[in-house]
Amino acid sequence: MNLKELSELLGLSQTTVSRALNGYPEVSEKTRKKVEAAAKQHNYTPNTRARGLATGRNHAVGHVIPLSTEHEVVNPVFTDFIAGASEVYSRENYDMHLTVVPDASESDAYRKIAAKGSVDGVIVHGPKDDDPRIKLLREIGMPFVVHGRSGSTDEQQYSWVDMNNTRAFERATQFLLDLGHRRIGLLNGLETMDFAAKRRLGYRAALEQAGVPEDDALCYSSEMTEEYGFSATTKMLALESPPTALLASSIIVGFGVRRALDAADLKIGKDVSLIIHDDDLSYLRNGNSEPIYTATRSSVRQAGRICAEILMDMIVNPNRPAQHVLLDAELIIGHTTGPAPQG
Amino acid sequence: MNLKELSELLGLSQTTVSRALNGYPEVSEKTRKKVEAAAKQHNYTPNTRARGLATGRNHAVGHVIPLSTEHEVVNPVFTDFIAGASEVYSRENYDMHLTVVPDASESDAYRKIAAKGSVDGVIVHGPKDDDPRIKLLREIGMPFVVHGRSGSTDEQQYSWVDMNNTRAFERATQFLLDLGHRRIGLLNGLETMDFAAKRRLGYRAALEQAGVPEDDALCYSSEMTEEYGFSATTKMLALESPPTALLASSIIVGFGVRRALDAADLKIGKDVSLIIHDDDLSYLRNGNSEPIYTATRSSVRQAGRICAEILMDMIVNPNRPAQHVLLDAELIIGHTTGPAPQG
DNA sequence: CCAAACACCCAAAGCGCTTTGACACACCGT
DNA sequence: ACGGTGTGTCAAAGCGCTTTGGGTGTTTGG
Repeated sequence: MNLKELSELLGLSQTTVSRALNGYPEVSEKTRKKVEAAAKQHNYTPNTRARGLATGRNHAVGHVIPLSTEHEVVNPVFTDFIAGASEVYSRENYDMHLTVVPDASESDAYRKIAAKGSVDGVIVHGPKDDDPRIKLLREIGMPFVVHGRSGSTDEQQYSWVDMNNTRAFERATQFLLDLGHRRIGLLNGLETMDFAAKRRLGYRAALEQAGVPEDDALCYSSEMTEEYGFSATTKMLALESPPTALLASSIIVGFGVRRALDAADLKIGKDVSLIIHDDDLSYLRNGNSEPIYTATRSSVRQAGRICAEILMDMIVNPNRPAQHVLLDAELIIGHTTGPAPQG
Repeated sequence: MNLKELSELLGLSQTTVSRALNGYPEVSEKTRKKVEAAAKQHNYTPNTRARGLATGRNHAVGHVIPLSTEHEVVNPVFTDFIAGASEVYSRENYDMHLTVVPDASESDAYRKIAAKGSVDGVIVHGPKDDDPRIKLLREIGMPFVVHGRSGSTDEQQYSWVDMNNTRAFERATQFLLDLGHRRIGLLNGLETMDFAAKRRLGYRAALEQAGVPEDDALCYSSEMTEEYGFSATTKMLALESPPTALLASSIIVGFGVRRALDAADLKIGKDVSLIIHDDDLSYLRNGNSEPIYTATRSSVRQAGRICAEILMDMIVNPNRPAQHVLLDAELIIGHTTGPAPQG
């Protein structure tokens, strides 16, 4: 069923039917009702392509998700981010396009997306320090919002939604220091990523403030897998003076830490304390009523919602100034932290 | 840069430029080269909407991913499935559209997608027994392939890519029986889902063949979260005669099992054996060189690739008969299984 | 009672592309 | 010299929609 058929069926012109459906005031309530009823009955929905061509607007946004070429890994936070974003897209009747690209060629990917002209805006995932994509997108003039920030790039120049990574890891480290821990291991994400770099900064700041020297043997940086949590922990436990506390960048890494402690017959929360960062993923909840792991928590799904909302707004309202949202993580106390063992 | 501008720039007609770019034989090699060079130089890519309108083909496929309304959960296997599918989409220059819908309204979602006409085919995720969507899609005449199968619906009638869930869980159960286990707990996924129903069947078949009665107190079915693994295991351990082995439907559930055993001071692989199903997710690898958990393994990423390939084929080649791929899971031996403890 | 105002509705143009049907031009053999 | 055969190119139609710029009838104010 297309517009022409529907209008013939109603004995009206295409113009009138289109206007009725799009809420223009020039059409009487009576005909509008009639048209809407017929549209529903015949399951008419305007053809996206045609509408896009005519209006120049697509009612669609793109997500470009980077696939780590090195590790062939795609971050599980995307599912929840996307679930959050989808909520607002479906409310606003927008479509979502997904492109997975090996990060090397990402700039090209954006350029191509722009040229194809099938989306009204994009969300940028996984920004690095001084990320070229944000320059590129501004150049092209495509609305975009970044999930996270891009280190040295001027933050006022683009819209972003980020979690306060520095603050979160500073607080977590401080918390461990307050419990008497002095040897605190960091199982960070890839520090080429902005979020991980910022977490490192927070960790460092807290140590410095407490006058505890940073020890490279306690600082790891990698793709955040379970295996990584296991192997990094195992290595640290083998040190002459092993850590009494660990800071892990995700719950999955935390699972690996648990397994390593388990294997070493160390009791978590007693022999070794652990704080994770908890993205509050639906499939990887950190406990239901009561938290399992002590954690810095910030919902990535919520971030997805906010990103999408800002993007929608930018599309409708192109010359509004850039918007910035900095979400604060909460520190929640679970069963994996305790005072530093005496020794 | 659009076709008109490019053709004017070259002093050629739009027809010729279009034909040159689309590989038609009516244009000389010399002009083709010239046109292609200019297109590259000016970063010209045909506008998707316009091309779609003109050809009736979109070079796009849709994924409708169900969001469990009850649990507000979206399955992490999607990231890897999508990563796999994307490989073939980007190779074939197809776009991918994503729609997340609460499962209640899913039928509507498909109908709407069809009416909007922006994709050439769809992939159906998370089929249930006698799933109405497959009837609907056949009715509409939209090419589709199902990831999984839909129980009682005639399997010849539609294309699908599935893992042999029954066989996998039958083998796993058998393996545990062979090790002497008689009390084997099952931590299944939601048995309204076809994959989980089939796994239950396999479990049952193996028990039956060994003459071991099935015990409802050892069979759980739920959304596959870590918390579920923990709580179900904890409950089972409190039984008068607790299980000596467990079968968990995903690695995440397995993490929860580990935590519960840990809390009960039971050694995994010694006091209690565990086999998981391993979807071989990139972020949740079951060990690198050596498997951690004993598992039935089948790569969901590979399934994504195959689904996408079949769908592409169906789009190009609409009246080829339905295709079916049944992937066999391999049973890999890790460190979480051992002989049943005497007692 | 007439002009102005209003409420509804319509025909046609245009979005950027592909594709049909035709045309111009060379080149060949006879 | 002339029809025939390719080869390379083009103008124009059409995909399904929105939107511009009228048009027609019906009220209303002076």
